[in-house]
Amino acid sequence: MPALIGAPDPVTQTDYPRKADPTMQTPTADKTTFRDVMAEILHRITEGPWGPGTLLPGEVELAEEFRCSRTTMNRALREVSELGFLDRKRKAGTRVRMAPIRQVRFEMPIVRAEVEKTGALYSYALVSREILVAPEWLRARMNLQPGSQVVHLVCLHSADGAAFQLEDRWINGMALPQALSQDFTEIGPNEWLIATVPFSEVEISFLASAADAIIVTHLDHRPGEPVFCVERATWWQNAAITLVTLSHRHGYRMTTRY
Amino acid sequence: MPALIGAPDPVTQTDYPRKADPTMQTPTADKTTFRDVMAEILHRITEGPWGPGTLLPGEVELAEEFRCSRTTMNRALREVSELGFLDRKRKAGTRVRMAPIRQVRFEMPIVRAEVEKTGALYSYALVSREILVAPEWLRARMNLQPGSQVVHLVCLHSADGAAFQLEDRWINGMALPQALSQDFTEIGPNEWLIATVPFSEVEISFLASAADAIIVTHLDHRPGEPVFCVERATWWQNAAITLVTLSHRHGYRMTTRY
DNA sequence: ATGATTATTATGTCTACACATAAGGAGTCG
DNA sequence: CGACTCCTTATGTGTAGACATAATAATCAT
Repeated sequence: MPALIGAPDPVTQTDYPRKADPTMQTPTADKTTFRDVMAEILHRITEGPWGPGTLLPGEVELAEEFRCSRTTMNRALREVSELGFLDRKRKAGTRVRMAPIRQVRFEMPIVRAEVEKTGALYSYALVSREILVAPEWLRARMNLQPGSQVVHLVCLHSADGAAFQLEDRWINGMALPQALSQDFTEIGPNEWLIATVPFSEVEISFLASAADAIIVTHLDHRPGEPVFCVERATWWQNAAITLVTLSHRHGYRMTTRY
Repeated sequence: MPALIGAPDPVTQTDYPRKADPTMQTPTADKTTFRDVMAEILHRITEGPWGPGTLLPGEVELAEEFRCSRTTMNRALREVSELGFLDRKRKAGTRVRMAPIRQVRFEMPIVRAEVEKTGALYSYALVSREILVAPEWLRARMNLQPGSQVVHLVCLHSADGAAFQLEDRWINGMALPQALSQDFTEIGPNEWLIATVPFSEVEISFLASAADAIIVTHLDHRPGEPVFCVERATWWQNAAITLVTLSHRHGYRMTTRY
């Protein structure tokens, strides 16, 4: 077994190496909980001997070294792997990824929550509502039958009275007949949909687009100015439910840290 | 609880609403693997009796119903919870989230891999390289000492000869002295950094910005046109490593589906 | 009534063991 | 030499049982 930095000799261990108190880091290798094990593994990857490409010892061996069960070690390795640092294959073993960050996770905030988190007062307004036969591009995008009725809504979400996000939404009237008779003056379509219909599949895109007339009008942009947009389409049992484009106010950025 | 459209009246449910399995033999609940259990739980949430806000039975009870161990049920519930559908608290129990989708996961693609995935030929070019004292805004952004030397690079990533992504990168020369003497003509700074230095913390932002002179020159944009940008800052042991802005070609969108 | 203490309970996690499964590698055969 | 089999091995996952912990609910004291 190779010498391992950061893992002092476990000989001094008691039978049940519990983490004693929050303030002290144990001088011995008490890595009992899978969280502790995870931390140590991450440590070894980011600052220790396990550089990119390293093949780790097997679960049993690691479990012995950390004095935990293989189950616990498995859990720890699995979670670190889900964080994107490790690559695991049966037989082949566990290997440190060459490019550690593969996936980014972030919260898809509900507008209301996002606004209120900043301490601002959230307000909602329906800009326009119309029922019409789905135009060609929409039929293609949502895979609708010819002649399908759809609801087209434009809504404005504001923070302390200042425009924050413009919502341009299409709802499939064939899949959700109730939407045709719903006026969205009080409750926003997002919250209504969440409470009304489940979904099984979602596609989300982020993109930059140029401010068009309606965005200029409502979001205080100049024509052609860049707008950060989120486009989201949802399905339920292979039937399209809704397609929405959320255009954000100038300067908005979506950030995540980890 | 509000009436839920698309959620059939639970009264009509049998005791064990199994989804009919092609090879199904037992009429009772054989959900042995945690994946099967997950699938059934998701099914009940999205299309079954467990609408938003529902309080689920306890783990033991569910384990009995599904005829699996509590360990397996726990795993299934935990994973569904991690998908963002359930909210779990000790003593309080497991509850279906009101707003099911809270988190979005994205693959953060390495440029080379992203380009090559489309079948195009990837190529890299160094546009400019300079070593200078960090300007004020950068010092503030990366929390650098006054007078810190930094490397400023501009690189172009292309697909089949057409500009795909422009990389504008700053590297902290104090934390990475090797960067000062590295010429990045052959190997891109991203791949070099990945192979050279680990990191402990990352901040990623997505935003839309207007094409400036350098983007116009290299990315075939018109001045002021919207550009989709990813900004990423990384630290290692509280020292800033690098700050990079990746500007994408016109029409680029970052998409995920699940 | 109200604040503090204790009991209860559902989830969180550890252990030890067993079997399943995928995939690398050795050996075999044409 | 190449294609095929079979064996080995590391991870994947299931079970039962135990204790830990957080948070609610009930009880008690003021």
